[in-house]
Amino acid sequence: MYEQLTHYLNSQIKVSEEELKIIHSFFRPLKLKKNELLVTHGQTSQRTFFVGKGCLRIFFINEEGQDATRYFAFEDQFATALVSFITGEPSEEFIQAAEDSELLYITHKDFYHLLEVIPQWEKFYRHYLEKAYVNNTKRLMSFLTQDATEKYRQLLNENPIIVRRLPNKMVASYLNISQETLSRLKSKV
Amino acid sequence: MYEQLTHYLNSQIKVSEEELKIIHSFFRPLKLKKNELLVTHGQTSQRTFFVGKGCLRIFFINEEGQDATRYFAFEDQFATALVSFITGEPSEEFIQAAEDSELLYITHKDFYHLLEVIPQWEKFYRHYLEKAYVNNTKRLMSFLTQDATEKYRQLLNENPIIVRRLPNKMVASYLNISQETLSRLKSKV
DNA sequence: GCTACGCTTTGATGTAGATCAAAAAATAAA
DNA sequence: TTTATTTTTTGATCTACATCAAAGCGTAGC
Repeated sequence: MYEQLTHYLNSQIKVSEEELKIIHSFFRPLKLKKNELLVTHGQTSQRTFFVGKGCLRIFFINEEGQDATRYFAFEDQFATALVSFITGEPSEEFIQAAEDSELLYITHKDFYHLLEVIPQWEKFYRHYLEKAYVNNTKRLMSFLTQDATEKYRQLLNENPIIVRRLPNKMVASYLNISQETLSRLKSKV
Repeated sequence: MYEQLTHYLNSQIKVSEEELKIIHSFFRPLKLKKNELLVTHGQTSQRTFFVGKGCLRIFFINEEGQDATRYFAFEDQFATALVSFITGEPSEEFIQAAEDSELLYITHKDFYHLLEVIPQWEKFYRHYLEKAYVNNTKRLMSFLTQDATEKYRQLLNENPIIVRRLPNKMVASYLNISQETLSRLKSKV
C-alpha cells in the first residue's frame, strides 16, 4: 500500500527518496469493515486517509436523520473531514467505509509537521485544497442548477464508478434525491 | 485603498515593508458602476479582486437563464472566479458589481509570480483557499439539509449585511429561492 | 434448501416552493 | 412634480419530488 502512496505522491510533487521515507514514517495502516465509522459527529482531532483498497464515504446528517453524501474516495484517493481539519472545530461530517477497506492515515499534527519539514508538502496540500475546492464548487453548481434527471445523467457521465460500485441508497444520498426517485430514473434514463 | 489592502494582508501574513511594496506594485485600481460585469461567461484569463468599497457578486447561470449566487464580497474581502483561476479553464462563473464599487486587482500571472518571489504568499494563498473551501462546503451543507425558512434564518444570523444592503432579487438568488418566496418569508419570520 | 433481512421497484398521495399574474410600493428619470 | 421603471407584495395555480405503503428480489446465514 505504501507503494500506491509513493506512486500517488510522485504524480503530484517532486520529493527525494529521503523525504519520501520521512513522509511514509507518519502514515499508519488501518483495515475497516463495510459500514464502520471513522469520524463521528463532533469529533475534533482529525486524520487524513489514503484509500489503498475499498471506498470511503464522507457525509453529513440533518436533524431529521437524513444523510447527504459530500464525497466518495476510491482507490488512490485522499479523504478527510476537511472543514474540521482546517478549522479545528468539531466535525459535522462523518467518514464511513462504504466497502471493506484498507487505508493509510496520518494525524492532523503530523500533517502540519510535514508542512514545516518538507517544503514540497505545502505544494501538495495546496493542490489538495485546490482539487477539493473545485470539486465542491462543481457540486454546488450542480445542486443549484440541475434537476434530478440532469444530476443523474451527469453522474453517469463523469463518475460512473459510483453508480456501478455502490448501492442505490448511497448514490441517492450523493445526488440528494430519494431512493425511490433514483430507482424510477434508472428505469427511464 | 492600498492602506486597506496592507491592513488586510498584515492580518493574514507577516511581510516586510520591502515585500509589501512588491505586492502593491502588482495591484491596480478599478472603479465600477452598479451592475457592471467583470468576468463574462467563458472568459479564461482571470484576475483576483480586492474590494475597497462596494460589493462584488459571483454567480452562475443555468440554461433557463436563472442565476444562482455563490458569493458576495464586501469591503476588505477578496473575490475571484476561483474555479477558473485554479483550472485555467473558461469560467462558468460571472463577477458583477452589486453596488458602485472601488477595487484593486491583480492578474493571474502576477499572482503566481508572487507565489515564487514572496515565500509568505504561498501561505496567504493557502489561507485564502482554506477559507473559500470552508465557506463553500458550509453552503453546500446548507443547501443539502435546510429548507427555505431555515436558510433565511441562518442568513439573518450569520450574514445580516447581505439582507440589509442588497435587493431581494440578489438575496433570493443567494439562497436559491424565488423572490416571491423570500418576500413571504420576510413577512412571516 | 429454507428463512430472514436488506435492497429495489412500483403505485398512490402529499407538499414545499416554483411559476404565473397583477396590484402596490419604492426609486429613478424627466 | 409627474412619469417611467424597477422592486416588492399578495393571491391562485402547478409541478417535481418526497413520503408512505406494500410487494418483489437477492443474498447471507443457518
